[in-house]
Amino acid sequence: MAHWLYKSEPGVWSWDDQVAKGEAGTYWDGVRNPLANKNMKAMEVGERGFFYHSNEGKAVVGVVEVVATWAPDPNDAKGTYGAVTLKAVEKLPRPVTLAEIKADPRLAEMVLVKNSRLSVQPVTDEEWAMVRALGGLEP
DNA sequence: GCCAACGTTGGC
DNA sequence: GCCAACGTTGGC
Repeated sequence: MAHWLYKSEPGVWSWDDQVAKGEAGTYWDGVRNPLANKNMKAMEVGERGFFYHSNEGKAVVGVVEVVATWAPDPNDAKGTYGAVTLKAVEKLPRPVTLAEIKADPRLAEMVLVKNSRLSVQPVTDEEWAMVRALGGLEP
C-alpha cells in the first residue's frame, strides 16, 4: 500500500480540527495543483499518510487514513479538481520536525525536502517507517 | 517580512 | 505552443 503526506497550515486546518471530525473524516478540498490532484486520484481506501503542519510548527504531527476515494469538488466548475476524504488515526507521541527530516541523510530524498511546495505528496515505504520511528510510533 | 521556487496565465 | 510575467507557497 502506498503512503502519502498531506500539508496543512494549522491556522487554517490543524491536526486538532482533523481529530475533532472523528470517524467521518474530512473532505480534503481546496487543492488546486495538478500533481497533488493526481496523487489523490491514485489513492485507495485504507491507505495511510502523514499529517504535516506547514508554516507554524513545520512538523509531521499525526497519521490519517483514506476513508473515501477521490471525488470531484463541487466548487470546481470544471470538475477537474477533487479530493479524498481523510480521518485521523493516530497522533505522533512526538512530532517530527522538518529540521530533523532535513538533518537525516536517509530522508534527504523525501518530496517534502525536494519539492517543499507540493501539498499532497507520496512517501516511500522506507521513509514511512523512518518517520514513524522518529515520531515514536510502532512500525 | 523577505525571497526563492514553482505553477499558472496570457500575449504573441 | 512558447515563454515572460506574475502570483502564491512556504521556509527562513
